[in-house]
Amino acid sequence: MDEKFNKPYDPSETEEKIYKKWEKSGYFAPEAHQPMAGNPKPFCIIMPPPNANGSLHLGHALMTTLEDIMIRYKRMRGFKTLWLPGADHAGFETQVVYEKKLEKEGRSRFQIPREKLWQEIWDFTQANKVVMEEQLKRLGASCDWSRKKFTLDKDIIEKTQDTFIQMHKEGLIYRGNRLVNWCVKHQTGLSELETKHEERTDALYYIKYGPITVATVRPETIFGDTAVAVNPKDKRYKDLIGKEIEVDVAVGKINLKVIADKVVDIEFGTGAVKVTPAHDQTDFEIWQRHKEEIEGPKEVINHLGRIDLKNYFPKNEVYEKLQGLKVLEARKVIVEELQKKGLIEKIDNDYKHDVSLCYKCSNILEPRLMSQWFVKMEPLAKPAIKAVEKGDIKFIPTRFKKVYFHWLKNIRDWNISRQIVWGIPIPAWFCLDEIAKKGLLPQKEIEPDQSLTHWRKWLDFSTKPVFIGRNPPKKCPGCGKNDLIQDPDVFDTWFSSGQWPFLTLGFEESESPSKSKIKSQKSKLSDYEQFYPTDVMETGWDILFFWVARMVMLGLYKTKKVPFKHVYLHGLVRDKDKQKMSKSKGNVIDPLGIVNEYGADALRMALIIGNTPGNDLAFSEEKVRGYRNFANKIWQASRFVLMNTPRTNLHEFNHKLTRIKLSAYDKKRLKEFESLKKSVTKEMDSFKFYIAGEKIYHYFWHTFADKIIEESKERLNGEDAKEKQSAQFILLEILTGSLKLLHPFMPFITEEIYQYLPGKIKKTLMVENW
RNA sequence: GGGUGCUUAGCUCAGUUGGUUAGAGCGUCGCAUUUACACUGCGAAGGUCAUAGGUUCGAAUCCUAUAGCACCCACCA
Repeated sequence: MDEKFNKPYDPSETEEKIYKKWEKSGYFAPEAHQPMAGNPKPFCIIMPPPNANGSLHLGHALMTTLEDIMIRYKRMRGFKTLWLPGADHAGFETQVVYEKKLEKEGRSRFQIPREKLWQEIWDFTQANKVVMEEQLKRLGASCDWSRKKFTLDKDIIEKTQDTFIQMHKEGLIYRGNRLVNWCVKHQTGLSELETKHEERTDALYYIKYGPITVATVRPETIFGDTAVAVNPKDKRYKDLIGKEIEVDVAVGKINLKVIADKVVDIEFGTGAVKVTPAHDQTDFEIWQRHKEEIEGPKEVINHLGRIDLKNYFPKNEVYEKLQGLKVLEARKVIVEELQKKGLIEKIDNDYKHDVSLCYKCSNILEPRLMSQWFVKMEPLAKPAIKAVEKGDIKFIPTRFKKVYFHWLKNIRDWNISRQIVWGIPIPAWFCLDEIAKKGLLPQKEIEPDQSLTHWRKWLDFSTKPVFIGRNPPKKCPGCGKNDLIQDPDVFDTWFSSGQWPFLTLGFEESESPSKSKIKSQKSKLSDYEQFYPTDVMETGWDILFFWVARMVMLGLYKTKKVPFKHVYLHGLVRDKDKQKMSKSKGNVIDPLGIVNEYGADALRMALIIGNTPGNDLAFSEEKVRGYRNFANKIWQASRFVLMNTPRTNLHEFNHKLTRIKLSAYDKKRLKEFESLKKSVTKEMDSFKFYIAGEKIYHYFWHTFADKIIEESKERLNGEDAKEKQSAQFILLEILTGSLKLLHPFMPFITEEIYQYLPGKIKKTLMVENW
């Protein structure tokens, strides 16, 4: 027996060696593994690609463990398994991370030319990717590295753009002038999902608008007012509806029409609301309903969140005070000015309401009118709802179905334009001449204090793309002589990751059902043909809308098939007091630190046991320590078995046993193990890894080690040769069987011990028969 | 304002379609032992299953209401 069994189990000297052995075996790739005879069934998981902007956290470790368990289990069951790894460029997220880095260096992204910034972030993500891959390996991920994908691989970019082009052609994508959630800090618009809401207490100002008093929390937007709205049923204002009123807004006077709209709540405030279509979502919608009657949006707050009156008011004393002020400063000033004129009727300082914030920087979002690309969601949502209703996609746990339905049934169009450089370029082209005519020619050199926003400024509401496609003609197809310029915006990162399953598997447009049939008869099947739809999408519930729902919609749209059959949603990994881990709280646990100290197997068990799908997990180092102890228990029990069994193989053993009879006790023990195996298999098949793992743990420690081994001692040392042999047989048999059951959970230690077993049949435990 | 969960031992959580005495891990307490393993063994204490009703021969489990907690969604200025 090897010397090392005399010491406690040491993961650090085992794990790296074992991972190399696996990699060398080639068994991570589906085709290398030669499972049972016949036609093996495919089993495929596409790994949610981690963001290539940092290192892995415990959430990633959980994801990796869950998926690795499924993959290893299915591999041992003889399935042709593919676990496809990848990394996500994570557009906005990464740009935010990189901007923080720039800030520390005293630089700003607004002063770096696009191409250079792109290159810098590219290098940054490439470096992170290498680190992340190493981390995944340390966790034992048995994924097929030969197939790894990055969301900015050439084919992914092109196919993502093709989807856009196709959707545009079919009217599912349109360019709209709409109010977008604009983050003043990050200088980009965001989708609904990228906003968060928070309750704030602010002042509600009652301002006299001629004969009417309106209530508002944003007096600084009054310069952009184009109407006053009341409820059609409100008797108080009945006579004023349709009339124009003169309103003093301190910088000057404006005329506003009083209109009737059903959204106005009679009970709230004075029942009259100022309408500012350029800076408020509700008001924008009111304007859309009253386009004929009232003026459109007047932008009086610019992209930097500062007051800009130059288009609407003449310069005067108040103008000078306000011009260029940030929103909150402007609010104070305008209130003062209005008070001077006696136009503030009252102020309610205790008004509680929700504000929309940037989910990254928590700054208040400024709704801003912009020309952006939108995806029409309703036609995509309907099939996505149906697929789940029909049961083509099953949720684990099932309750997320309801959440999914609710979101899809109330879905809004999706803004997929982002004003950042880090992303997939939008294949839309504009005529340079048209832009030149507006005096807005894009500048290659960026002047100080002129941002990338300036760079895209020429893209105003009236500019229409003249060509949509990947390969634009040399000259504008409209005028025939001028150059084209590409849309400076990039896609929302989820637009590409929403297509991840079929993109990574190499879906080709030409793969119509009839063609692929002919093809499959002749040549090797493509990954897409073999593995799509994939079997399980395992990810966190927090990206159910961001990602899962969009994958379903885009997958159905492009391939006419669901992208996966099961959605397994795990929860958040929290600290031992159930607090969210965050850098500011200082309670972040680095998975690699845990692996270094206790081993990957112990970490994996700590993440799996007691962790039910959809629920958050309380993670503690004590828990890991417990499973580190368990690893040693396995080690020691194996040592005992190896010490007490001859170095022959199981076949020989079996052969002998045809002549010796197993004792009744041993038969009973084997039967007991068989029933454990059955029940564990059942739990594995129903995604209850937390139960499966616990059952094996409990059996191994408290039945195999505490009872079977203890009770074997006497017989092993006794005179009765048959009893001895019978005892040896079941020890080896149950140990081998247990290692198999444990392997998906604790792959390293089980593989290491397997290599010393006399009964070893396969080259690695990884491909043993379950 | 709408929705989804949760409430079971000191802590973290299981508990499948309602069916004997409600389980596990960690923790606590007692005892043992140089043993394959102290990263150990044996044993013990500890729960009126949030509360109040209801259905049932039988409820932690199903129904209703209440309370507390967590989260998600939402254009009342």
